[in-house]
Amino acid sequence: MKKQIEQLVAAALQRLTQDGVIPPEAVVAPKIERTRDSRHGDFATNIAMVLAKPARTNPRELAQRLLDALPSSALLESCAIAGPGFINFSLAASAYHSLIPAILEQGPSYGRSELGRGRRIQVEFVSANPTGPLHVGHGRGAAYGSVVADLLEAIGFDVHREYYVNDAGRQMDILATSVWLRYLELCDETLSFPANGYRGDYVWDIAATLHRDHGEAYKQDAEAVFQGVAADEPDGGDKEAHIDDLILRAKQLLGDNRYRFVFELGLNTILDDIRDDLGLFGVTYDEWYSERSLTESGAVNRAIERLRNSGHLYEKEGAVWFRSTDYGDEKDRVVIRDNGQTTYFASDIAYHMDKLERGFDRVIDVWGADHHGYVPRVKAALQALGDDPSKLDVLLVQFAILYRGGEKVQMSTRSGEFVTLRELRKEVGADAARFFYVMRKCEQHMDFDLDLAKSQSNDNPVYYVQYAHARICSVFQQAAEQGIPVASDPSAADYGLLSEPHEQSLITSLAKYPEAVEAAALHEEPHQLTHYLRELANDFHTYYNAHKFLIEDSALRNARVQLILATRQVVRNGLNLLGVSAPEKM
RNA sequence: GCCCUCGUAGCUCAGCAGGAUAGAGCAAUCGCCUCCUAAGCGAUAGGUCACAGGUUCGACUCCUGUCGAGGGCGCCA
Repeated sequence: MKKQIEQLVAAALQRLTQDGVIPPEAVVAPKIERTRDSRHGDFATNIAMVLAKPARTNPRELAQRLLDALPSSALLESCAIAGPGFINFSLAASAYHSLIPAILEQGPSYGRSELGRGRRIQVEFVSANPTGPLHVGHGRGAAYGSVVADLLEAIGFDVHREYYVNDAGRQMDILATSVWLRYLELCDETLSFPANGYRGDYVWDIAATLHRDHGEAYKQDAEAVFQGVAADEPDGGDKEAHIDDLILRAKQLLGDNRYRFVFELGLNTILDDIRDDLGLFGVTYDEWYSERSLTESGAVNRAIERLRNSGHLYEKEGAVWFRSTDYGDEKDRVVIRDNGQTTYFASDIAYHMDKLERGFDRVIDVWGADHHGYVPRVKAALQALGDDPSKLDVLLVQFAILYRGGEKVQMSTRSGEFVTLRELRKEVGADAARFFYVMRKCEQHMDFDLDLAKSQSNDNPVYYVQYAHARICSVFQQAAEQGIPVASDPSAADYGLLSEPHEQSLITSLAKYPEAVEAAALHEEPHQLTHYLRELANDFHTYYNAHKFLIEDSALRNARVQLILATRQVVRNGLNLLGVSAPEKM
């Protein structure tokens, strides 16, 4: 509908340009907006105020000339000039009436569009290190990323969902060593667990698997393991040096193959857990992209060579640095350490280079807000590689703070005392968790009220929307039980009978759905969809309370029944995009 | 110290990316079930949009500064 009005106004603008009223260079695409107040009609444009100055006239006069030049259309009931120079459009009733059968005919595809057709977007999200189970912080990124991906797909983009697996690097070595030390303890060795090791119960579980399946094949004397290792923090030493030495000892004592085995066991166990966890949360990927594969395929070296050949690298203090300050970063960054190992950043350069080489038109990274300092250096790298950094959009997701009983839930990764996504799912359910996560703008710090998410009451916005769906289903249940005939042909009903204000505002809300989906997708703002759904549900609940649908008058009944069927379809489509179920009964 | 995000009703948040009289939900008060699910609906009350400047026909929205909250500033990942 909006599109059609845009075309009408554009045609009027073209005529005025030809007539010399508006200088051609001043013409911009007219912006048509929904009015906030229904007294201003359905749509409005501020184009006359925007163009008044270049046209050397006043806004209201220009608005009048635009109206005179506007092609006639069956869509419009009336047009009027208002306020400082707005042009308000009121739609003809028939424009809305044809919407109901259109929605029912399109079904699940109502609201989808072809806007992004032919363009490929990659969305990378979560990508948590596989060193432990996902916690509630990752949950927000998971819900947000998956809904953004679904939204972009809904408006026609070819979307590729990806999880970057950090299966290389020091953190993974710390995990492997932690598992091995716990395993030694299961072999009745006595040792003091490193301050910087991973302490969660899941580490014990992996160690127990190793012990159960392989007995003492990986056992070493604990005293020998700790021989010559730098002191740990509690003993007045450096915890980093301590754990690094332990990793070294693990590699020496176990040898390459056995160390590798422990490493892989830890990695695969946790990755399986993450995959399973996300799956139950309604999050799936097209690809799990291994960091290690970047080294193995030579992509890391290739990226470094490209930077070196284009003169963006230099050596200092035994390390190789990337001059990211040339592209606005605060300081230069190391890509190869003095020990010859490439840094995580080097992998990330290669990964983003690879993303663009794979031919995506746009690449979206969803990161935790704590990584925001990382954005300039990645963009700098793309620019230095001669790629277009504007193809990369980094969306930062703020942390969620959990509240239970009005109290902040304390979390600490170190001690292993954090709330996992799995626990959250079990406590509040996947539907409520997803809805709550995307209810807020992603850059907004979020207070996640566990009690509210759990509560089966009118306070809970998830149930509010789902209840609208269940209520409609219930009406049809009633109709069947009472033997009330329900017409099955949407095009046969007389929608002119839907003259109640409640009906008109409900139909208007249904018409807004495609606009809500498009806006939410283009701005990567799922919360726009949750707000829309809440409003739609409100319109329905109000209507439900004011009027009965299963009435004697069969003509009016049929029209109303089609209207709430269309409403059910839109609620279902919207919830589906959010990855939230649409229950038939509650 | 430098950088990023945020600051709107008692609380949690929107505000259609510069537009018309700043809106919801919760909490508060008052109403509505012999009637398709009351997990619902209606009404009342609640605001110096943190503060101060600036940009223009117009600013909650853009710019600068101040104050406040959170986060980031490793040859960690």
